[in-house]
Amino acid sequence: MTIYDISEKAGVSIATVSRVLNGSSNVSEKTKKKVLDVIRQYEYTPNAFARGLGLNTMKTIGIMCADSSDLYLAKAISYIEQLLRANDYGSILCCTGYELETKAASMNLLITKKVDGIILVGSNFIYEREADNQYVTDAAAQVPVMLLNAALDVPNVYSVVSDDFTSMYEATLQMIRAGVKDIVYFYNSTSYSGKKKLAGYRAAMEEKKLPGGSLMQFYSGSHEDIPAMVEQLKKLHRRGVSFHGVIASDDTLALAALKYARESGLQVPRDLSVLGYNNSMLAMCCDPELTSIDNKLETLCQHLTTTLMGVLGGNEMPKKTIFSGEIIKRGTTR
Amino acid sequence: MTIYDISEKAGVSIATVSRVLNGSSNVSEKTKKKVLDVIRQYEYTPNAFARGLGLNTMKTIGIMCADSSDLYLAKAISYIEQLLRANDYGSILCCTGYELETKAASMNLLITKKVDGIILVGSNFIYEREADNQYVTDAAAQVPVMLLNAALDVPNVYSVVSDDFTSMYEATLQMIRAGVKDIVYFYNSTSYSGKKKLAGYRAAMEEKKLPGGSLMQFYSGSHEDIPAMVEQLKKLHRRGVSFHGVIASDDTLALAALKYARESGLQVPRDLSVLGYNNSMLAMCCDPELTSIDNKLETLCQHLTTTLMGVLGGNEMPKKTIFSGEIIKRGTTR
DNA sequence: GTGAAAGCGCTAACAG
DNA sequence: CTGTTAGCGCTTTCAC
Repeated sequence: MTIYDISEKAGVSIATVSRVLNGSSNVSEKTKKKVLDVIRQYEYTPNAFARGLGLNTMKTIGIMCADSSDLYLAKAISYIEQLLRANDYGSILCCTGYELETKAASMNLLITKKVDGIILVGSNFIYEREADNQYVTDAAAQVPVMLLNAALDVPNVYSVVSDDFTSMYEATLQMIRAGVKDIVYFYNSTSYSGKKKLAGYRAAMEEKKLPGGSLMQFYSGSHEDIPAMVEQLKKLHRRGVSFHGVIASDDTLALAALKYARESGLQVPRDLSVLGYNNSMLAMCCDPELTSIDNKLETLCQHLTTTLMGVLGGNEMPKKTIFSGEIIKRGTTR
Repeated sequence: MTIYDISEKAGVSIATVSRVLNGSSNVSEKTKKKVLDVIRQYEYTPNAFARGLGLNTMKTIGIMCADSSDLYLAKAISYIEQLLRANDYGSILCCTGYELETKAASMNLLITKKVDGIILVGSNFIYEREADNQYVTDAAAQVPVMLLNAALDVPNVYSVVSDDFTSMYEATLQMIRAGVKDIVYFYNSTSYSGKKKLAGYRAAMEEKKLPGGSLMQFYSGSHEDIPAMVEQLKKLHRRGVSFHGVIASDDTLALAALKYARESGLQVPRDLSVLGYNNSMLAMCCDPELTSIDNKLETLCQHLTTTLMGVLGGNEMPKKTIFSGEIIKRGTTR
């Protein structure tokens, strides 16, 4: 069933059918109804490929994320996909893994598929070295690129971020003020937002003239391997480093700290204070429940989508938007 | 840059360019190289829409899931997307929510977008009432439909499931044999696999002549609201129902049971045995670690993808495949 | 081996 | 208001 069939059965030209299909105004009510009736009768839907060829768009956005099974990224994808669909855009998903090479390859793939825009979900897409971000700049030469939780100042790239520096700074300060000594910073990412968080922690520690050094613990294992995270804290303890607080760069690491405490017979928060990040569902599944930083993911996603729609609509849009986070106090901190 | 430009610069016809692009055999090495050189020089990539129009496919699969931020579904999506991409297929994601109406709408949307196949991730897409599955049957009239963790016996629908009945049956039996009295079944889904699991529990209980009744606890709240789940167990206890075991239909519910135990001063597994389902990352994040049933998600996804590729390749493929689960013993059961 | 030409199904400019 | 027609960029017969 093509537009020709419909036009024939309705006794009009294909142009008219096309007009009613696209809601063009210049069609009389009568012919419109006639055409619509035929369309409904035969359950006709226009061929998306032909349409795409003519309009040079199929109204789809490419969504890239390192790993869609990561709790936080998955949530973001879920929000974004729904928002896009509400705006009549489809989503092509690409789980890229964490290597630069595969990220760049996925990017090219999406451009090949002629998406209207690309959303990079998660801060791990932006690297420290300028050259490593070239793939983003290149892509932005073709289609608008949106960054969630990362920023890059090049043309046609739009960034929506949470103010991770300030959140972490405030949280660290708060823990210091509560009298917690020797606060470990436990992190697993040196991405854009990873660096911001670390910087927030360091700024607070330095402000209070507290030593950093071995208190900054970088975990490089699998994002899901909690026992390995626990082991790293145990090893730290065995090395003679004493600590009474753990500020983690995400909830999973914080959960590991909690588990470390339990296995070591430490009371939380009496002997060990623990702070998470993301305020994910994980924060509620432990006991005591996890104090965590809410970085307003839904708000970020909403803003990101709105901005993208604006850009696609040819409007001038803000290149970078920053939202504040919020510390959600629960049972793992004093 | 179009195929015409390339053909011109290479001094051949567009047909020849098309041939080398599609790896057709009937091209001399010499012209092939000549064309390839020009293509590389200008970084030409064929227009996907035009290609789609000509071939009537853009090599994309629609992936539907109720909620891509669900831990289990997210994992499945991640596996599937990567497997599809390895097979040169792209993925259009659709988070449908849990209502029949929105599921059917998403299905139509995907068909409109002319995907080559549709994968329904999660058992919640198949309903008890025959009529409620009509949307699947309808879709299958257009493109092959793959079911992950659900089954439906209609043409062009292929099912890949874990043997949830047996897994749950064995696990329940095992707990009974361990001497645990009054085992609650804590579940939140009456979907295809939800029913299988429940049936497994009931079969084991009946076999041992144990009462069911109020021990079967259906939780109908949000999938992420652990406090609400805990509250339901507390309420059950307050109602005077005593229980010493909880078999949960997923790890989140099991975690809630664990939390209930802690808040009630119960020792696990001494006073309360807990069994989860899915063997997700959640199983490792608590203390003691959760005994859980591994339903071999990765294997299921692999098989599902292979089957889909086979179907798309025009081969005869098994309509339904069943894999066995495995009980992963950890610290929450004796 | 290679080229010419007929679609694929739709949109949009143009003419009436 | 409606119809005619020229593309959009590619694949694929069918000749040569």
